[in-house]
Amino acid sequence: MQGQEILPAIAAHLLDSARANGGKAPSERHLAEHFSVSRGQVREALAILESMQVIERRAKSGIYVNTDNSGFEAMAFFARAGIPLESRQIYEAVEVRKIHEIKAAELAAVRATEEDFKRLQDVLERSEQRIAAGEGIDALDQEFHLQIVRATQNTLFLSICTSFYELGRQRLEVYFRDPDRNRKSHEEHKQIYEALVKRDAALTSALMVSHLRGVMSYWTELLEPHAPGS
Amino acid sequence: MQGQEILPAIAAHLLDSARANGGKAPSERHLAEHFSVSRGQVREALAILESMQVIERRAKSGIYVNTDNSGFEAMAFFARAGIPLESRQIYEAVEVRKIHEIKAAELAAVRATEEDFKRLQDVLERSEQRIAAGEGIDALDQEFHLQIVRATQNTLFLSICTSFYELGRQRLEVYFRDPDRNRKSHEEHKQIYEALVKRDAALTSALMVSHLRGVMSYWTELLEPHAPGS
DNA sequence: GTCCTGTTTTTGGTAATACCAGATCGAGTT
DNA sequence: AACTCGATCTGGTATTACCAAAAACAGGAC
Repeated sequence: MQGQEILPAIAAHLLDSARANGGKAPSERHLAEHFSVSRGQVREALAILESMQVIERRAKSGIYVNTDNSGFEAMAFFARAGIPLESRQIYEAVEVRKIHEIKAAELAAVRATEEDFKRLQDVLERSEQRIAAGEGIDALDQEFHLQIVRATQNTLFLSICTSFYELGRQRLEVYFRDPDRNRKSHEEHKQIYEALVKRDAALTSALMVSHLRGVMSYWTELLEPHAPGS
Repeated sequence: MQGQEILPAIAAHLLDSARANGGKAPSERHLAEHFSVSRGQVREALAILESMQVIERRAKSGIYVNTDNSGFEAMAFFARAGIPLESRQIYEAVEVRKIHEIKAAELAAVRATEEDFKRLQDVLERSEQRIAAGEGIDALDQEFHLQIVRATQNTLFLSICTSFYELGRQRLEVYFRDPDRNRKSHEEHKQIYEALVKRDAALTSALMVSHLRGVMSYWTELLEPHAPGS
């Protein structure tokens, strides 16, 4: 029926079961019956989850779920699968993302190609159209930031940052229901773009810092504080 | 015989085969026979590799290897498995690692706890002993940097950085065969530690920058240039 | 009741086999 | 050279079976 679609379902089920059962998950055979798939399918899913350190399979004993799971691979997977993260994890992710974006802006100012500028300009134009039509720019906001990272010409950097973007899909949609936020965000994007074109790394970086301050506070305000520092 | 140990072997085999065969890998049945394991075992390994985007499994067609593989998960896995990376990947990884380390030093200066200081001091003491004994501090060098990241109190940050450290295991051992490098590195570590204790974020960060400049140039000098910028 | 002991059940690890249906490829035809 | 059609290959899935160690249980000794 569905291909790898059982993975998220199994992952969610494991987390729930483990929470209610002290870290211990149902056996492979139970999972297979529960989801009406073969044991082989379950084992494939478990192998992936184990490779992400979400679970630990102890031979002849059982499946144990890593409750204090803060690995990057796991976080990226949860984000993709729509599995909710703990507030501490979100807080940490926001902090790391911020670090990346600021440095990316700085590097992009030096390395961006003409194609990169074109892509960014395209995003800005489409944003303008959506705002004029009274729609939210949530997807375009992400794309703008993504294209900046891409402009660093570092594909590994891009890969890492992409994982972080999936984290905020749902909430971003809510955030950009507010027309004022759309306009403000778009204006700041335009400023960043102009600094980028001028290849002023320091200015681009500074603008990104203040831009993120606004966006990120929306996230962290929803959470209990977790960072010891400022 | 071996548990998940076939994964690295299969991964390496797939890469070799694909290189010699234009991206196409052997079939599951062939792989199973080649490694003398069941098809189920092969499929578990393939599921993991697919989740890392190292390969793509096309139903009823075959297994295709992502040659231009620059995903973070894949890179981390290759590093762990001892599979050599392309120079471009190493270059990118070094750059990203540098970004992380510098920011980590800055954050650690603000957030480090007494336990963090203790751990760092312990690493420094053990380094001193090894140097006095005329041994290389390769493992301790990594541990020092890792403990700084840990001192940011951001476990996600730590998770990401840990993946990068695995990247340099082998070469680091060679690097620290030179007694002068050992001494120089250790001296710089001590300075960083002192700045950290003073909670001087700017100084710590600056010291880390110059410390990394030396270490990192060793890496990048071995590679063809790949970064468009400085 | 508590502790020890031996048996039964459960569990992950592994293998072997079979079937499906689309893709892939090649021989034969036009 | 282009097309057609059937044999083959391939990944996807399910079923069954066996192993050995861990875990759970039952029963007896103190």
